[in-house]
Amino acid sequence: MKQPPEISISRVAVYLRFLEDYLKENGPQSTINSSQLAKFLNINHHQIRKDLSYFGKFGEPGVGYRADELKERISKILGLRKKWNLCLCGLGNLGSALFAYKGFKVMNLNIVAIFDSNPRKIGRTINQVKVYDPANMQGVIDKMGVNMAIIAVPTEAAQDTVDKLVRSDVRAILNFAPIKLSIPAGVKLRNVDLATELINLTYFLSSSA
Amino acid sequence: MKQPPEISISRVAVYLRFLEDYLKENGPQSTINSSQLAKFLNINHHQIRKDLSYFGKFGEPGVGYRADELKERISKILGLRKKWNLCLCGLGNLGSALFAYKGFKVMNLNIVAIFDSNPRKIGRTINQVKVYDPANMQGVIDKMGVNMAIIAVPTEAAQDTVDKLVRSDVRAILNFAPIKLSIPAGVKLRNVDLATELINLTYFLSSSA
DNA sequence: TGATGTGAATTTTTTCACAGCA
DNA sequence: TGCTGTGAAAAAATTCACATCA
Repeated sequence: MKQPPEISISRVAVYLRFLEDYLKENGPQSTINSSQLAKFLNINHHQIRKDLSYFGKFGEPGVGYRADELKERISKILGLRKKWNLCLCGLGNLGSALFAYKGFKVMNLNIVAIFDSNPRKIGRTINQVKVYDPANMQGVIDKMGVNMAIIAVPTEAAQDTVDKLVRSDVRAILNFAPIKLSIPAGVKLRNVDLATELINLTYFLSSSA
Repeated sequence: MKQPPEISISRVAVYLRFLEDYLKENGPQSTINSSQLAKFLNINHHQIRKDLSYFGKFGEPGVGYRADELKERISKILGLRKKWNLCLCGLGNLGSALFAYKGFKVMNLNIVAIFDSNPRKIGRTINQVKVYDPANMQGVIDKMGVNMAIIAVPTEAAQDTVDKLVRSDVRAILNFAPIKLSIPAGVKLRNVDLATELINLTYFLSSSA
C-alpha cells in the first residue's frame, strides 16, 4: 500500500460526494459495487478499486461495498470528521462569492476570518465573520485557530499574502490567483485558475474547428 | 510534433498569463529564456520547452524567446484572438460571483446570456446581460451566438442543463457542479470542484499531523 | 459465481541529455 | 558559448488480468 497520488485523493473525494447522494436515495443499508459506481461517475471500475486500495480494504468480494461504511471510512480518511477553520484572504468579487458558497460548510469547512486590505471593509462583520486588516494576520490566525487559507487577492498581492500565511503557520492553502506561488516544504498549496480552465476550452474549439 | 496533452495546454495558458505581466514590466522588445521563465513560474525548464514543442518552434537557440512574439503566438494557438460568447447557467452564489469576476473579459471571454429557472430572476438585466428562462435555451443560444457555457446550477439540475446545452450545439462546457456529467463525443467538458480542492488539503493536514 | 484487491503491463507524463543552431 | 528543440530514459498514472475470498 503506497502513498496515494494526489489525483487519487481528488477522485476519492468525488466518490464520497456521490455516496452521500446515493445513500439518501437508496437507504443506509444499500450496497454498491465498483462497476455501478464507475458507471454513475463515468469512469472505469479498475480505477475506483485502485484508488481505494491506496487507503485500505473496503469491500466484500462477490458483493461490493456497504455504501454507508464506505462513506464513513473515506470521510474519516480525508480528514472530514473534524472541523476545519479557514481564513479567506481577499473580499473582492471572487472572495465574496467563495464566502457565500454553501458547498464548504457541508464538508465541515468553516470560514472564521476574512482579511482584506481595503480600510472600508476592515472591521465589518458579515454573517458573524469579521474582516481583519492583513497586518494583524498572525494574531488573528492564532486566536481563531485557523488551519487553512483561501487566497482570492489580486495577483500582485498573492505572494505577499502566502508569505504572511506561512509565517503565521498556515500549512494548507488554496490559491485562486493565476500565479505559481513559492512555498517552503511542508506547506501544501493547490491552485485553481478559472480563466485557465476556460482556455482549455477555447483551444479545443479553435483546434477542432 | 504530437497532439499536446491537456495538461500542457493548461500550462501554456499559464505561460501566457505570465508573459502579459512580464511584457508590461520589461517592455515590448524584451526576451526571456526557458530557465528564467521556469524560475518565475516555479517549475522546471525542460517542461516549458517540452510544452511549447507540442505547438511549434518559438525561440532562438543561444538567445531565448522574444516575449511579445511568444505571447502573440501562444495567444493565437489557444484561440484567444477571437471573441468568445459564453452563457452562464445558474445565477446563485457561485454564478453571480463568476459573472462579476473580471478575469474572463481580459481573455476575450464574454458572458452574453444568463439562464436561471427562478421566475424572479428571469427577465432581469445585469450589466447589459439578460437573464433568460432555461426553457428558451436553444433559441437564445442561436440568437446570441453562444459557443461556450459555464454550469453553476445545483448538482441535481446539472445533467439536465448539460443535455440542453448539447442539444443547443454548445460544444465546450465548464462545470462547477460536483458531479461527473455525461456528454457525447465531440463535446469538451472541464470540471472545477471547489470543495474537492479543499479536501485535498484536509487530507494533507490529517495525514501529516 | 461474482466482485474485490493488487501485481504486472501499458500508456502517459515528466525529466534528462545532447545534437544543432545563432 | 548558450540556449532551443527533441529523442530517449525515467517516473508516474492508468488499465489490465487474475488470484482470492465470501
